Amino acid sequence: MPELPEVEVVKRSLKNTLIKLVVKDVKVYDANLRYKVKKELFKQIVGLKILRIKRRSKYLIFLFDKGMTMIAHLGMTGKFFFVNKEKTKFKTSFYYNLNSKDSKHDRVIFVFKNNTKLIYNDVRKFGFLKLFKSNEFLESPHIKILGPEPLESEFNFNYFKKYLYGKNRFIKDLLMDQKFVSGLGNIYVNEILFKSGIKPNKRLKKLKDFEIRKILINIKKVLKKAIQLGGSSIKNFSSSDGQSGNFQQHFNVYGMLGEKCSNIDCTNRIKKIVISNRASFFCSNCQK
DNA sequence: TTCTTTGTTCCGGA
DNA sequence: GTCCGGAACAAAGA
Repeated sequence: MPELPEVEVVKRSLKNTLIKLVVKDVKVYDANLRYKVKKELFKQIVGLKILRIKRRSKYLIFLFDKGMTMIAHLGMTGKFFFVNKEKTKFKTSFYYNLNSKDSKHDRVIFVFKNNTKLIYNDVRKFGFLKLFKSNEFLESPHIKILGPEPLESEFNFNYFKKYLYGKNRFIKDLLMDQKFVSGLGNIYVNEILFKSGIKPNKRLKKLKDFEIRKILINIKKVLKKAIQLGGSSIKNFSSSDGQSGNFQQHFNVYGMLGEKCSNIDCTNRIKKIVISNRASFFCSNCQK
């Protein structure tokens, strides 16, 4: 599932290919994404040039001429494909093998003046594309409520400590709360807590300062590593049919119910509990 | 048919 | 009012 690192990787990959391209047409094959994709509205970007592509949390932000802005959220299964002049399809995220079945889920296609294309493909349609004028996107609830970026320096011990005051939630809930820190999802939070040796259902009031520091360090470490890995996997991923460059994702705990704990000196097996309706995997021996 | 998946939002209880 | 967490929702595949 696309969390911050995946979206960052997609952004880097799109940036190089899309900057300066001028939109010739927007084809809406299925308007029923999370929010309705209104064809008339999207016609407004025809003739506009893509100036910049940014990321905020798990959102991709496309900045066009004349202040038009498009926010994209990939939901669970959203992905972008770029089709170049040679009609080779490039995948911009490494989650799924690209095969002929994929085009069934092409929802919106942006055609550019030089006849290259950007395809938004989404199997489960939980993602969305939204258009804004000028800087209105900053005021949209999606962006406005977001807490600091986890890799920025403002997300630090003092911020963390201050935020905890008067709260006693589970640590896992806090880390997934986008108002506290933006961009973390279920998978990475599971991994971060495993690396930090803290159980997901630990109460905030029981967190020691050294544990907060450990969590902070591991958030930054895990995200950076994931971005690096994603980056390197994208480089290999240039085939048009997904035959090469398959990147096998490796998790220490996520989805590892019943497997042996990956810490060498531990013989425990990974458990699964549900917190706030989310699957939480952990080792009861290594995480306290 | 039912269960699972996720991010987000809503709502009721404390 | 605030905090907390369960439930609902979106869609589709197994």
